[in-house]
Amino acid sequence: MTTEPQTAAPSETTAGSRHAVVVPDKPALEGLEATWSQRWKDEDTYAFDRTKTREQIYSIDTPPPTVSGSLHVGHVFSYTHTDLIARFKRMRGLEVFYPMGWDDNGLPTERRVQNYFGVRCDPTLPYDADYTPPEKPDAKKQVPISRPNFVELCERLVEQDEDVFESLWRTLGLSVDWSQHYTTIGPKSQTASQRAFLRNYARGEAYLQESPTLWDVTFQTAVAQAELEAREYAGAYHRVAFHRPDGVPLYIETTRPELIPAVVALIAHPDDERYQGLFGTTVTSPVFGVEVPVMAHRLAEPDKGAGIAMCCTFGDLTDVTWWRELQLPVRTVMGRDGRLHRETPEWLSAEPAAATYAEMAGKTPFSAREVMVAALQEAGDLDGDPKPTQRMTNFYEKGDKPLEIVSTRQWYIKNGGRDTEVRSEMIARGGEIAWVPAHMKHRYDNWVGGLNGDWLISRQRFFGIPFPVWYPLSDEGEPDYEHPLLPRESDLPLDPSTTVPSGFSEEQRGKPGGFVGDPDVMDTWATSSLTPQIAGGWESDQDLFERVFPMDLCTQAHDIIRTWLFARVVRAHYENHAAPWSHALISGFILDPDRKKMSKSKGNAVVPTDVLDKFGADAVRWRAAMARPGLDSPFDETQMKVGRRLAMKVLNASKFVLSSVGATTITPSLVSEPVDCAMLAGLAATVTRATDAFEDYDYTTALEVSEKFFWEFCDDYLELVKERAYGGRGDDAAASAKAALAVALHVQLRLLAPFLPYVTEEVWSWWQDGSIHRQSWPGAAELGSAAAADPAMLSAVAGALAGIRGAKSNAKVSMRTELSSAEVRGPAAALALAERAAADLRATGKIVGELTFSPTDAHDITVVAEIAPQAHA
RNA sequence: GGGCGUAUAGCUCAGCGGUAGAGCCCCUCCCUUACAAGGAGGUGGUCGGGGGUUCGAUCCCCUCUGCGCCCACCA
Repeated sequence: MTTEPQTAAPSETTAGSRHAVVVPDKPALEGLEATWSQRWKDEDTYAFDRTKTREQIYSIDTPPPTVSGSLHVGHVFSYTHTDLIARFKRMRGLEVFYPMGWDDNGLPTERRVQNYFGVRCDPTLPYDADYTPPEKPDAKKQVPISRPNFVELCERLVEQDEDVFESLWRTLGLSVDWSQHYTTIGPKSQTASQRAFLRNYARGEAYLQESPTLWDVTFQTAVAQAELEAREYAGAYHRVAFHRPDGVPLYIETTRPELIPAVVALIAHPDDERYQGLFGTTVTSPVFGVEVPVMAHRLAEPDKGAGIAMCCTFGDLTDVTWWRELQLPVRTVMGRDGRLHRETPEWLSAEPAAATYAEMAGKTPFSAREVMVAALQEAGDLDGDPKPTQRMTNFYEKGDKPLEIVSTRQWYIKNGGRDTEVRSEMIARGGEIAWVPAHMKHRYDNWVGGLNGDWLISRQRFFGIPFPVWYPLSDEGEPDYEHPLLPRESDLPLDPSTTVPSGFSEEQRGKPGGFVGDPDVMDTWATSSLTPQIAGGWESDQDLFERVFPMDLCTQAHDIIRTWLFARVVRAHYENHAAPWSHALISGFILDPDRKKMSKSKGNAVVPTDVLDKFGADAVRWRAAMARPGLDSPFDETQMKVGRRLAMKVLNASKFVLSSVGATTITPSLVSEPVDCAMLAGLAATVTRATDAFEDYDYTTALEVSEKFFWEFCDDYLELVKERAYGGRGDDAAASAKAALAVALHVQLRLLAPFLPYVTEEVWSWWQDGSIHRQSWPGAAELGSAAAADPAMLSAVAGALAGIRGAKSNAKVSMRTELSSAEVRGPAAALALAERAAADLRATGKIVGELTFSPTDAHDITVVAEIAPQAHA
């Protein structure tokens, strides 16, 4: 083994191994993503071995991103968090089941297709096999096309989008097994969704019901509670007189006077003194003269408005409660298109009501309100001017008009919203999950506890998974919703609009005595609620399913606890009688520098490809790892530079270590010098701390301790042993240093591998066989007996070294300036440790004269040094 | 209004019963053959306010205030 300093040229040795050490001249970060992501793909580095048993497997349920949307760095960070755990668990010896899905089903895709191709779906049109979309899409004049044509375009576009997404995830270095991938519109998902639905129905967990439903008038579909968003909305209070039989006016206040034609009662609190005498009597509505009862209900709030409310069918969810509990009639005037019914309702058929209604018919709420206000003023039933107000109103999260409440027939899955027993079962399932951070469970409990209805899963849309259901038609042609016709599970997936129920023929479709397919599709969440089952091969690959389910980990951000997380608990509870995973790791948000949530619509989103190109995947991953679970974190580009510097440092320090070591063998037994032992002892403590933190899903601490050690290793230890490793103090001392360097690098690369998969793989390839990502996670035991030393020695020596550097820095001289003398002062115990490395300190500090150690009462180590006179030359 | 979180250096965050820490920023110095997209050294804080427990509180308890998120809030 040579003791001569290595040249800067690539060094090679075959000592002790088949693998030569080949260090590039100028290591660089550029190109590592392309090189290694391709290699991982070619070599199936992250392939899942399905022969392993459940105990040997670690399975992960990760959110299928909406491919028709756009990703920002927040998504990238959250997916990186999952990958950190995946890589750690894999190195810990577990076989990691880490599939990726794409959410391509549903409204976001429809909207993207409409804009991208300039088309819209008209289900009444026939299929055109030769259809080609317009060359120049015009978003304002969308071409109507048939539902099958529309679905074809959706499928075409999501395929493109999915390639882009996969490429991004590969660049980011996610260690996904891509052979396990799924899409939420794909046949596997269709089958699972339809099968699970049929079973829910068979067990009574899914049901069809006609009832008042939150309705988006733009998309003309029902919306679930979980998709609501309350927003500020401008309105005005109108003080309106109803009329008592004795002619005395009874004033109510309303922000929706256009719903006066739909009034069914006036309601006040049962204890409200002002209205005691009126309960049980009737009043007539202004303008229309419809007689309605005055009733009492606890939900009426005496200090709100006039203290007595107008109950319409339906203005808000309280109206629905009143209507249900007080058994009021239905007087609907609002249509599904968000306009008042064009036909005059029968309860308004008498004049003068009919004439006023005729003016409102077919109008939007806004226009109808103007008509109504004018009519009220004319009748003298509007007291004063409307008073403007800002109120919170429910919107569909993707919509821009307030939701209306429309009575429609919809499919529901029981989720505890109407049943306290089911609710407590769901809460109990939540309690079976280990939440990281623990307080995220409160959000779950809070949401489940506040449910006010079952889960509405049907949508009146086109690109989604159909309900596998037909309804028999009576002799009058009316569907019998009570007795749906169901397929066999073996016939799934199917579309009831193109397939025929058993015992019927296609000619009977839509005919009296025949059948009709359910026209609706399932909401996306009704499919993504089954991702553990879809990815895990439920009922399609039972052998796989038993090896991966229930899963070990679910990762996601906190905004979808109420939707995705809860929905999966509901499904697994019914279908598998289990929580779908044992752990839930919840990421925070990445905020913009003003601490506002990053989102495309706000225009403050940072595009991930930009930062990946600029800083490299390792740097972006480093930054992601610095965001602890559950904590929101403001995005600051300058922080990426720190990660990039670390990645670069790994390359350069490794290059230096390997060119010194020149061998591939790991022999801790050769480590004998005290400072080398102390360094390994410090590393052993670091390994233990990083491992413990990672096991607790605290990847940030795992990174921090490893990174801190690495920088000290570079700044202090490498500098300290540089001369000795080159042979400055003889072969044995050099051998100790080289062995310690090799061991330390071997361990540290693996500690950093989950965070910096590219540079660690690159360095690994310089001197070791195989992928670092298939190596075992380091343990303190592999550092040998040398690591039993006192790690305090290294910090004492580092303190002395810092003192020497400080002296030179204060004297404003170069670090390689020679010192004619140096006196190290400080606590006796620390000096005793530092003194054991006197020779290394002397070499590193270029101390040509006397080096002395003088114990003092001070807490810190300081150095008084004298610059050698000739050094200035 | 309910719930949860958070408040530490200009910024981003650790620490959480025993004399305040890191990185970034800033200042000074050094082109030392691993690294100038470097390296070394340094400046900088009565740990949100007020009470309490304790020999001792940034840390525990109470309370107030600010900020963030979720939920509720359409009369």
